[in-house]
Amino acid sequence: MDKMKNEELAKIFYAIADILEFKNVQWKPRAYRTAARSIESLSKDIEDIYKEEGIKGLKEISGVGEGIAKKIAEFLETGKIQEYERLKKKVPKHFEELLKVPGLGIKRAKILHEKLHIASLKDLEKAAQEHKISKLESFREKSEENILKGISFVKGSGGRMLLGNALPIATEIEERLKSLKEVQKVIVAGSIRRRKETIRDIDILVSAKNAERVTDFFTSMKEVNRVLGKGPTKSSIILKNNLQVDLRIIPLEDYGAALQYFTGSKEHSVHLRKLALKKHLKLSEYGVFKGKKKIAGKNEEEVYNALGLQYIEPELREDKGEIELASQKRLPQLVLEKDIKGILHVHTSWSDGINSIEEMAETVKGLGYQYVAICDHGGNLKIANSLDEKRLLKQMKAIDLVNKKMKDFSILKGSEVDILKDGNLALKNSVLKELDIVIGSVHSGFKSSEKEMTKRILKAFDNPYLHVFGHPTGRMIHKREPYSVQLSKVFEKAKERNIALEIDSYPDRLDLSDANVKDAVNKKVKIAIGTDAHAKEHLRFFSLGVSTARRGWATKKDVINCFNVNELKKFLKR
DNA sequence: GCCGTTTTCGGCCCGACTGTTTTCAGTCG
Repeated sequence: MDKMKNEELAKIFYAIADILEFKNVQWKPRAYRTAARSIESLSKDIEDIYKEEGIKGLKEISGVGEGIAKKIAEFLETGKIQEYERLKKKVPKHFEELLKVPGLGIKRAKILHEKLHIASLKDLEKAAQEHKISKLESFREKSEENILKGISFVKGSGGRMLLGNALPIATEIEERLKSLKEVQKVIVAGSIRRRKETIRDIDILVSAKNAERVTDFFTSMKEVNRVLGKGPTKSSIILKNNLQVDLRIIPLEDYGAALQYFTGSKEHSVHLRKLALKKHLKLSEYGVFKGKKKIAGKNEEEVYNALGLQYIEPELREDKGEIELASQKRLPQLVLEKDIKGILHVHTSWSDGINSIEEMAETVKGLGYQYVAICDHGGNLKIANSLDEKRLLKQMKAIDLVNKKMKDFSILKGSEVDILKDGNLALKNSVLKELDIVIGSVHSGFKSSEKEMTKRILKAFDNPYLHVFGHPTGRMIHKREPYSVQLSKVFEKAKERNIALEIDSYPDRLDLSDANVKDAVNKKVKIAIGTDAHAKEHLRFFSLGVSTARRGWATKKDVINCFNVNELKKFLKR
């Protein structure tokens, strides 16, 4: 939970930007958003910067000047920003809910508020259902339809949090509990242990000599907003960020059975229990029992073995066929983080990233990898500061220079080039062929028909220099539905053309998704795990991509990152 | 509100897409 203040401040500045835009203030919203973005991707705790270097240090953050620096200081000193408190009163209380509806921005939300007094998602839904919105100027049936779709989409996220956001919090609490001398064992169970892309709450299992001390510690952590319950075996809290955390105290001798039970999934556990009954056994969170005799429970291996099964990795426990395979001892050997030799799809300050080529390369090397592929945006996406042919050639020379300096490490020259609406790539082949790795991605025209989108992508696959198809469905979790595309055709052609499909590891992308990966791997399509890192700190997202690969049953041989640099270059050579 | 080898004042990535319009505004990235 370090750098929590960075996040809080970024959120406040984004909110200030929205309010100012609501009030038709020019330019300031942009300034606040720039600052917010830069605070978000700061590698240091902003509190430390302020403590060590004061206002002057804050002003060195790009996008932060006199005014915003003072507001940061005010927040760190008092916990509040007066200006923000004042501004908040100028907009309807739940206004920010409206902005979460895709396609609804500040201007149109404002019209809805002024004309129909809509101030919350609930009001909005009601007005749309009663067809009041389509009667407004500049809104028609289509807008109303889209708003209703948007509302159900927002609701669909139903309080679930991204794994990438929850994981650091869970790990932090786990570490704190581990440091208590009474604690013998701690593990985060539940959907986090299964590495599901979104999670509802955090489940932590603990064995301890003194349960009360642990429970007291847990319920009085500084981030706790509310204690829902506190007992000898179970306590529940709600953190200030609204995330629920459950702590369960488990006897050491039942640990495996409890861990199995609290890891789930529910479907997996139900299937296991049925299987146990068939073998005249009983499985519960206290162990595997034959009559009254406990025959397993201390660890998970024991539990699975007692049921006649191979140990099943948490990422597979969704009742998607893993139990059947485990009974035949035929489970796949899932790819491990240590199998990964290099990192793909990294952005730098040449396009829309924060860090230089050298900084990214040094960081990746420091993490123990053999290579990194620099893939800045290539083409016409002006917002992303895309590289055209000329700048890309320049960047390639810059990479050569850094490469010469690095020992036992390679920087691959790459690009994340736009796949244009007509299926062509946005950069000339004469330049693409000079690159080591070319990722093609769709960044526009998300609403095309399935037929058009599929045609567009398949056409791109004909380009002889394309190696990887980036974030193949374009979905953003809780923000944007995947575009319509016939994935089976995409997989088929990817296999035929030997194009790898990406798992974009960014927390709200994880695209391909676990289920899509499973389909792709089934069809023997290669997988490329990319970070899509736009800053050094984003490199940690890579492990989310690996988990997604594991949840998609991918093995070492399915993932091109498991090639060493020479094997990879050979694969990429056409 | 921020920023500066075009500027300490006057700019502020801008094009594609959508739904609405008949020449455009809002949204998105």
